[in-house]
Amino acid sequence: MSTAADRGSRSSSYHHGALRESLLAAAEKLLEEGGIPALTLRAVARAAGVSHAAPAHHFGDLTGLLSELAAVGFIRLAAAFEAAMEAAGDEPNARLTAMGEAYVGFARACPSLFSLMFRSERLDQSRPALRDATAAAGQALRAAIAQAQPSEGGAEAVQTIARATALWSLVHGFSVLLIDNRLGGLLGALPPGNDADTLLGAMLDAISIDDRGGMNSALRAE
Amino acid sequence: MSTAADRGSRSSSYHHGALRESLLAAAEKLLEEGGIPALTLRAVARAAGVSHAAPAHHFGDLTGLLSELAAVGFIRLAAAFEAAMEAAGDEPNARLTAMGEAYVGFARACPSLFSLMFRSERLDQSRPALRDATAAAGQALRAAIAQAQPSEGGAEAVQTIARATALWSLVHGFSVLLIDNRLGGLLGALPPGNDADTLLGAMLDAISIDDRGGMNSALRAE
DNA sequence: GCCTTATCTTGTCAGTGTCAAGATTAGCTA
DNA sequence: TAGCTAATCTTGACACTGACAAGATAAGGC
Repeated sequence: MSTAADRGSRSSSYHHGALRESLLAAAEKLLEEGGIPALTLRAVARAAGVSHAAPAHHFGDLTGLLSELAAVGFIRLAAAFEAAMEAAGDEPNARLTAMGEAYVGFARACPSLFSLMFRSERLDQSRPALRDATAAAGQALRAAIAQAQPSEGGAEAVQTIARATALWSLVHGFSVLLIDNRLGGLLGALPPGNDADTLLGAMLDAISIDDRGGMNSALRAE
Repeated sequence: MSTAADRGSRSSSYHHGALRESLLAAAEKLLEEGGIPALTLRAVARAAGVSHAAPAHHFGDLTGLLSELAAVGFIRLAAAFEAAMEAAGDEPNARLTAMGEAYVGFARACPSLFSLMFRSERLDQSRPALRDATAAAGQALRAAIAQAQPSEGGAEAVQTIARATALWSLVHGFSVLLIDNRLGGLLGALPPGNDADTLLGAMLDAISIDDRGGMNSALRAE
């Protein structure tokens, strides 16, 4: 089971040995440097030092490559969730805040990858790797949300589901708008010393549940 | 100033007369039918019945064409805001709800156009038409939000801006996730008879301001 | 030591964006 | 009305891309 990966980078020239991983790594680098438009099969092949048709053997087509890369992103997002949960302790609101910050933090750390993960016209959702990774991230997300609000045993109430949807929509929308530079006006209107983190913190506080079972007041107008 | 537009569709064959508008209309039709990947300069030219290089004269390049189409989308979104404000009356929360429903309604009515409007790697934000249209829609959005919460004269407080950001993030994230079919799990968990509108209504209720100046309880867990 | 199979290359084709050059015509000026 | 200028549209070309077919190479099992 020894691949060419441990034989160094300059071994027998024909068979690469770990081309699939090299292609994904090259694709991610290109994605970081040039965004989604930089992701072409031929550019990835060039970056990995193989012929232009090599990627097709591992991923079928460009959609396949992008889907596998998006799957890597979802796996990392799920891992970020779990790490945040680990660090947040048991307090429900702390967990909720940690989840939101992990979501937005991931989007800010890898904006192009995050964008790719939701560019569904470029992805094949039926691809097993992507389907599994998406499900894993969704599961981690829902678990974090469920642990931060009381469960009701039977069929979930509308409010419970609405709360989960609101939290996900909030952090997702904020991430998208933020990395797309569409919050410039609002951020510029903030008092000095405040930034996107201030905004996120205030929003997450507002949607959290306080001691009396109601919502916090950070967003209350008074 | 008489163009060929009023001379019928089959006039002198060389000069079209209203090609720019025809190209945009053809592009929108292609977008509706085949999504963003269907938007190629040559396909648009074919649909409009002109040579493959004709669009470049009016839009420069593909990015220019997509940007102009996105600008049309933002203008329509701004118009939808204003129509919703008109119909909502003077009650702040009604206006806020109307704005949110207009936003999500637009995304559901023209999902591909809505997606294009936020695919910034395909757009040229510095193009005047797009810049102006984006600013107009943003202005309408902020106006709707501002009218639904007390103003404080001087520098806006963090909470005020956070509230605006939260509302925009909420409706934008919900729109994106909804038209991307990523809310299937949550929608499927709803009790029978409820759908995406139920969810949106509950979320907008929760973020609205009640009579006592606090937030409503639709999302409160109890 | 051979054979099957996976892996990778080479060659090719249609489709696309973009540019340059030319053809056609509208609108202005005299 | 005739001519000129500029806008509009076409034709042709080139490089790049995704995809496919066919062949070369080597790995691993028998």
